[in-house]
This record gives sequence, structure tokens and C-alpha cells, in this order.
Amino acid sequence: MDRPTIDDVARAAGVTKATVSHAYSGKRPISATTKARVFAAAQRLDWVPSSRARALAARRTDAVGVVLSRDPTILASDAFFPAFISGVEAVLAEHEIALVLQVASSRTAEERAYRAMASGRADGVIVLDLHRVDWRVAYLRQIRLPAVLLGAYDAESPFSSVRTDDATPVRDLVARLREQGHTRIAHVSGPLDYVHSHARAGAYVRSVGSKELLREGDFTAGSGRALTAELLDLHDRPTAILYSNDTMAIAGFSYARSRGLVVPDDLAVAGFDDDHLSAHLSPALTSVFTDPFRRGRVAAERLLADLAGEPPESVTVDCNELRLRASTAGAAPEAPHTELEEEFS
Amino acid sequence: MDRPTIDDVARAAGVTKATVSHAYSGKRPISATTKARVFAAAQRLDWVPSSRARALAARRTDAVGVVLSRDPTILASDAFFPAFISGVEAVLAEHEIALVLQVASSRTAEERAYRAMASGRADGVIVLDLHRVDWRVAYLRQIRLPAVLLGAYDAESPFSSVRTDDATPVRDLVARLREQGHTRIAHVSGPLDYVHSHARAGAYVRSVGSKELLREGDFTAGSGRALTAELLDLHDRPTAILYSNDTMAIAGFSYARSRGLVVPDDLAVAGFDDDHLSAHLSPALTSVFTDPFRRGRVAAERLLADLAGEPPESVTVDCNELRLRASTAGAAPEAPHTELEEEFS
DNA sequence: GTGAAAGCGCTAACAC
DNA sequence: GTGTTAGCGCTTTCAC
Repeated sequence: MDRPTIDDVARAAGVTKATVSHAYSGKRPISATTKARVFAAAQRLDWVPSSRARALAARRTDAVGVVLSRDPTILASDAFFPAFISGVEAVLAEHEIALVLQVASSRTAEERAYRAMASGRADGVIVLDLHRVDWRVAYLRQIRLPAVLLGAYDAESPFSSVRTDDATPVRDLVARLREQGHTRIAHVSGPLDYVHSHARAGAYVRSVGSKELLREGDFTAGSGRALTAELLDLHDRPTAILYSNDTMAIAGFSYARSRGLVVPDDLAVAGFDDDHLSAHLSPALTSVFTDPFRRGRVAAERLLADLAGEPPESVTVDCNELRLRASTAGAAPEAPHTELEEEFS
Repeated sequence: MDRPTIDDVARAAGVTKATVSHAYSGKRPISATTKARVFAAAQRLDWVPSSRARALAARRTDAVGVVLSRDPTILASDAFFPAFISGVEAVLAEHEIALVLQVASSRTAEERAYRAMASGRADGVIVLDLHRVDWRVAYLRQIRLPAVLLGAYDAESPFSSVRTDDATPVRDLVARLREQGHTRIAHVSGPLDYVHSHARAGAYVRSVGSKELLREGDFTAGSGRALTAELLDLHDRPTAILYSNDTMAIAGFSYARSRGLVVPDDLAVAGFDDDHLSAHLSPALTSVFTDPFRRGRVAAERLLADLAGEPPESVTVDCNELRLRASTAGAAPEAPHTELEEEFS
């Protein structure tokens, strides 16, 4: 009553297990008739090769891993992750390769998770949330786990990477706001040690020529709100704020509204990532669509190519698209005074 | 230059591999000194047990699977899935158990995916999007793969399940709208062969006493829009519409607005699932929070309990919470006439 | 074109 | 408390 094994199939087909194995893998010529006998026997016995045994013998798991260093609760409210994973799965599903997910919230836990991947849970991994100086790059090389990095890693690395140009949309957006008369444009970034936050913030600073109105957030609604408060409390407050994701933008936007400011008349607001509901807010939120689905596809394809023996490569996905909406429409307000507005809040 | 094996460690520690194995598993008493020698040797050699070999020998993978029958592109815009997975991971991470995800978009692909899980990719699975008559229940039993069903499965099943009460919030919402004077209350459901869609629709029908204003959607924005159009075209159109998820509600809401209707004055609108941005829409969307994170936790805990040998059990998670917001506030409009409104659209 | 047999790196009886 | 040994169910040389 146990699951049948390759031996059972071999016996039923009157061949040896080597033949059964090769009939399926095609790694050696098998006569059409034996092949047919083998398949028939397998079908009759309802045999499915054991992935465990296969993994051990072939030193290959047919799975790809992702280790998430984020807190599980944060995963839930993130526009990027589900779309990215969908893209990855779209490719993996075609090859019947599984995706192994592991969440690790401390560095030790994360190292253990990567070691587990290397010890046979996965054949390679995709690394998200890349830091500008990322211990994982050295670590993965040390444990010799194939990887694809999502983001532009500056230092030398033996790994493939999937890059995007986050600077252009930021630059375009600043230019646009300038045309509309904005002179005090602020930026609420994500943690600056992330490569993507840093790229966006860097483009912002180069565009506006100053770090005065740059504030470092952490992608959560709480930080969006707090830093917006800080910016609006300035004597010479900004008339436009660019946020490094939509969650912070929406939090900032709600907060500004609670202070009696009208978006976009008193304050222009823009996000990043283009959450699927952002276009439905009112005013609709200007955002940058970063096509996480497509980046997921490309990352998965790249990893499969690496695993197939191709040399590592850095591919740049040109996917970012500035989506101008009502939250940044219209002319900049003239000389806003914080005091005045507080009377109406 | 190859990864060290348990034999290397045993040799280095001057013991046999059984001792090394037991020093880690604790499945037999090992003297403190030998244990220390073993750990030291392992650390020195930088040994990590091979999950592949371990899985084969122990007939256990230390992974839990989820097979998604949805199209990968749909995953991306779904409020439920990421939060649910986060909840699952929150539990699995503590036990260093991995989550194996596989997307399958046809029945054959899905069967293959489950067989792959059963053949060693995972020790058990969590089944989402349960149908009222679900072939997977019989199939999983046939291939003897432990499972936890998410939703109330009516027929006999040997599996644990995690249920919620979707009827109460629907009933409460209908009652509430009645109090506000609504008499024509419609419902745009999800596919009625899903247990959760069916439960919601059933509660709705029992509350309003008629199927006249029930329309079957498919959880996509497109169907939300189309069915809203259909309902608003009725001569005696509804003054309130309940949708079975927020995506359809928002699509319907935008469409109604495009026809010149004001929410909630002309039309009250409510969703289900409470997407994290729904409270930020204006008017803020009334919705039912279903705590997918918590349900993920419970499902994972239940599955681990099953795998540990406990008898299957059906647990009900009391997590649904009706969140009344502006989109259903105020009194019902009096005798709405479709013709009249069209003049202003 | 097929068979025989040696692993893959562990776990778990079974000894002592 | 520790050693010996037989698997787990495949893949892959090496023969013929």
C-alpha cells in the first residue's frame, strides 16, 4: 500500500531501473517498444518519481528560493512583493519548478535560511531588497549558492542582476513639478542603504540640487505620516512631496488633508510603485509604475539561465513609467504660509 | 572542495555518523562531551546537513505547500493572498519550515503540482479557494497528502479545515442599510461555486429575501464594472450594492461616479476584504475585514498539528469585522429614477 | 540498446 | 551512551 518505486515499475515492465530512469530523462536512447512498456507500467502502477530521491541523486532540487528579510506583517501591505512573485511564478510554472519562500527576521535566521537553501532546498535564489553594501553577496558566494540580485549592485559580484532605471522617472517628475511652478520640492525616501531607495533619493538630490528637503523614511505608513508632519512644520514648507512608495504617499496625503491642506492645490503629492488602487484615490495619485511582474519574470528567466550554465549577466529592464495623475496636477500654490493654514485645520 | 558530509564530521569528531545525527536530533541521549566534540567539528568544517539526504532518509521535507490555481497575473492585485501567506510564514518561520509555492493554471497542471508536493516537495498543503464541490479533496485523499482546507467544506472530508463566519457581517450590513432606509439592496458576488462567495451570497439572499438583485461576478474589476452597469440600468435600480471583494467594489464605485452618481448619497457601496488602501479612498469604503494574516497563522498551525500526528480538526476563526465607513453613510436616496440621473451623466 | 552496481548523505533499527 | 548496518529511491558510471 506504499507508494510504488522505480523498482516496482522496472519489475512490472520487465526492465531495470536504469532503463526506467532513462526512458523518462531521455539521457540515453531507449527503444520505442521498451519505452512504451515502461510508460504503461508506470501509469498502471500510478507511479510518480520521488522528488526527494531524485534531488539527492541528481544534486538538483528543481526549486528556486527567495528569502525575505522583511517582517511577515510588512509583506501584507506591500504592492511590490505579490506582483513580483507572480512574475517569477509565471516563468517557473512553465518549467514545473517550485518556488521556496522563507521569511527570516534576523541576520542569523537569514543566514540559516540561505544555508538551508544551499543544502538542498533550492538550486538558486533571487535576492530582493538589495543593500548598497550587502553581506549577502559575499555570503552567497561563500556558500556557493547561485543567485540573481534584484537591483544594481555597485561592487564586484559574480552574480547576475536585474536592474532598472529609477533615476529617470524621478528626474522627469521633478522637472514637471518645476514647470508647474514648484520650487520647494521635498522627498521622503525609503531607507537609504537600499539600492533602490538610494537611487531614487540620489536622482532627487541631483535634480533639486539640495538635500535640505530630503527625509529618510522606512516605507511604512507611520514614517510617511511623521516625515510629512516634519516637512509641513517647516517655516518655508514644501509645496510638493515625492514619496518613495505609495504607502507613505497615501499616509502623507491623508495627514496633509487632516491639516486642512487640499491636494494638489496646496500640496502636490506623488508616490512610487503604483499600487493597484492608487489610481482610484481622489485625487488619483501620481506614481511610478515599476512593473514588478515583469521584473519577476526577468529575474526568474535569468536565474534559470544561470542554472543552465550560462555565464552571469546584468540585464536592465526598462519598465519604469511615470503616471501623472490629479495629485500633482495644476499650478503650485504661491508662497504658502504654515501659520495661515493652521487656522483652518 | 566539496561540501563536507556527516561522515567528515563524524571522522573529525572521532565518532560515527549515527552519533552526529543524534547529537543534532536529540533522539537519543548523547554525553555532553561527545556532543561538544561533534558540534565543534561541525563548526570547524562548516557543515550543514543536506536537506536532500535528510528528506530522503526521514521521509520528511520540512516544507509546506500551496498550489495556486489562479492565473499568475491575478495574484498581483489581490488583497487576500499576500496577507495570508504572511500569516502562514509567521508560523513556519518559527519552525524553520519552508513554504513551497506552485502556480498551476489548468487542472492537469494542478494535479501534477499536487503530485509533486506529495512526492516529496512538501509534507502537507494548504488548500485555498475551496469550491463547494472540490475535486481536490478527493484527489488529495487519494494521493494521501495531508492538507488543511481554507473554508467550510460541506461534504465529508478527512482533512482539517479553517472556517470563518462570512454570513454575519453580510447580515449586519444589510440590516444596517435597511435602517438607513435602503430597500433595493444588490449584491455582486464572486463565483458561486466558491464556498466563501457562496456563503456571502447565501447570507445576502436570506437577508433580503430575494435573488432578484444578485449578480454573479468573478472578483475582477471588469466584472465589478459590468455588473454595476447592469444593476444601474434596471428601471428600479438598487440604492445600495454589496460587493464580494474590494476590487469589484472600487470598480463599481468608479463606474457609478462616471454616470454622475454620488457615493453614498445616490448609491451606497460596500466591499469585502478591506484592502489596505480602502480606508483612504474618498469616500472611504465600507468593507469587511477578514484578517487573512490571522487565518494564515491558524491554517499553518493546524497543518503542523496534523503533521505532528494530531487528529484532523475544524477550527473556526472569528475574525470578520464589518468596518462601516463613509461609502455607506447617510440616508438612502428617495425613489431613484434611472432616467433622471442619465441627464446629468 | 540494456543491465549491474555504486553511490547521493542522511536516518533509524538493531546491537552491545 | 555509542557503533554497525541497512535502507530511503533515485541517477549515473561502467560493462556488455
